[in-house]
Amino acid sequence: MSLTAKPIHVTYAYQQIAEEIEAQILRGELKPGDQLPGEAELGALFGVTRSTVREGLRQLESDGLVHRPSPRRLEVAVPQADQLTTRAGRAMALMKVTFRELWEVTMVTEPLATRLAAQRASSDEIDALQALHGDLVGSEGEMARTIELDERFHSRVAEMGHNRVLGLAREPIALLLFRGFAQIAPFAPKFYKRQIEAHSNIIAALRDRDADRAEKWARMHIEDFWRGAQIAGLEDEIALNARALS
Amino acid sequence: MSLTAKPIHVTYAYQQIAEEIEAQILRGELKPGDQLPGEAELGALFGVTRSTVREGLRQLESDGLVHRPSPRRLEVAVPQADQLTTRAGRAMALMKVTFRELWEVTMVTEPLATRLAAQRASSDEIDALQALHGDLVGSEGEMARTIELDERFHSRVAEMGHNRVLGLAREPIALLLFRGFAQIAPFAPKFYKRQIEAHSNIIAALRDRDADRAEKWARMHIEDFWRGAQIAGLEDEIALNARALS
DNA sequence: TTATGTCATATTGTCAGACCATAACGGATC
DNA sequence: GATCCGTTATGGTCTGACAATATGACATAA
Repeated sequence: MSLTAKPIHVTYAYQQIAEEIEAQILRGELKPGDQLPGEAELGALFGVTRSTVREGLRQLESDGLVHRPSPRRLEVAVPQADQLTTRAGRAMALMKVTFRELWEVTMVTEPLATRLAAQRASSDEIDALQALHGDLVGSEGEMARTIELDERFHSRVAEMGHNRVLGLAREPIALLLFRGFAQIAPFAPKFYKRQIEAHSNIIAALRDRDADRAEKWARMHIEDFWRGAQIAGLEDEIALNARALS
Repeated sequence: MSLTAKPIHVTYAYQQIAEEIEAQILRGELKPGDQLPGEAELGALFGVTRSTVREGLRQLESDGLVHRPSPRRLEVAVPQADQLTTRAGRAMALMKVTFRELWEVTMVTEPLATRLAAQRASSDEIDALQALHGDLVGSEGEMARTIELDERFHSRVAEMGHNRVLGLAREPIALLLFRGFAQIAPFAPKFYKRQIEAHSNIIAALRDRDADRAEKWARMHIEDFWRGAQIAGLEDEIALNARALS
């Protein structure tokens, strides 16, 4: 009756090649920066044609495990954060996640990021953040630029928390969420000013190394965003049409 | 002097194909489930050889934008969560993230997940969780199984929060962190029992729809994990050798 | 009618070999 | 040592081909 079907899965040559190389990378036998042999040689090593090798390589490339600094040079890479961000962002867009989902998570990530930043940021980093904030202040009216700078402000804060896991996790989410600003601004004219104010207070708290206060302001900032979203009626709207991802 | 260098980037034929198809998917012109033409036909459409098409397709495949339910059928897919989990997990492993980084994030994600679950889980879902917990209780001594069940317990709770963004973000992190259990257990014999206790309390809180209590227990549970990690001296250890990722 | 079996066809995975542009390397020159 | 230059080999692309097999149409059996 209950026959446990375990679907057999054929593994094609090009997959095996990709897997084999991947395994060697994960096992540490190939370290980031190492250069791989040419396609012809790889073909000889695995006993397959160059075309087959190439298909495998294409896969590894788009996995971010290898990359080509120049067409002739194929080396092992450590996956770049922005690649993952793109993938995750695309996935969330295609899944049609709602602003509520994004916001709920952001509501914990940004305060955490800000708290960590207060504990760990160097004064140089804080200065740089301040400069960025200056640009943001000067961008009133230019929606696209405002959004970009806001995104960068929050990313920067997260970086200053020196937690790469948090950076990786929050980036795609923040990116999608903060883009909603464009839809909120028309409904909430005062929103821009409150944003500036919140950022200022965050910077001040960072300067004072006051983690609690920094966290609190971050939380209020994100809560504020939500109020804006509510006014604009975005709560259960889909975050954005996937095409908007560059 | 400050000439703004705009690095031209050649785009190869296979990339253009991948990009073009990707764009059509993101633009919604191709919807998940839609079937794509055969390789030969695609080649004709783009004015390019089949080999070239194939390389482009390999990339889209590993991006999760298209997939083959059967070798002959190529259709548009919505990226699967587990694919992203794998990529992110690999990336974090290769970045050599520490337990501290993982824990700091988990410290906010799991309580949130649990709180949301308390608000949104159906009783059926809670029953299923209870069953899973039962298995966990019965797995004492079998380290690998205990870890797997613990991971699944937390994933399940997250699912019950019905927030896909949170699910996506926390999964790879939790996966890496909870594996540390194997390194902790030998140092903290009572740890296993406390884990069981915490899970029980979480389930009870979920049943009562008591979001605060659920969240509190989740937080304590993760804090507890950290104490274990400290005893085992893992705080700034690298989470795990990448090879351990299946 | 529905289910099973048969068969032709089209498509995929893989291979072999070839072409051209150019990146990389080594040597020559300054 | 730095710059120029020519050779070479490698990557991107193409053509053409072959075997295995999934698919769909058709025929037959229950």
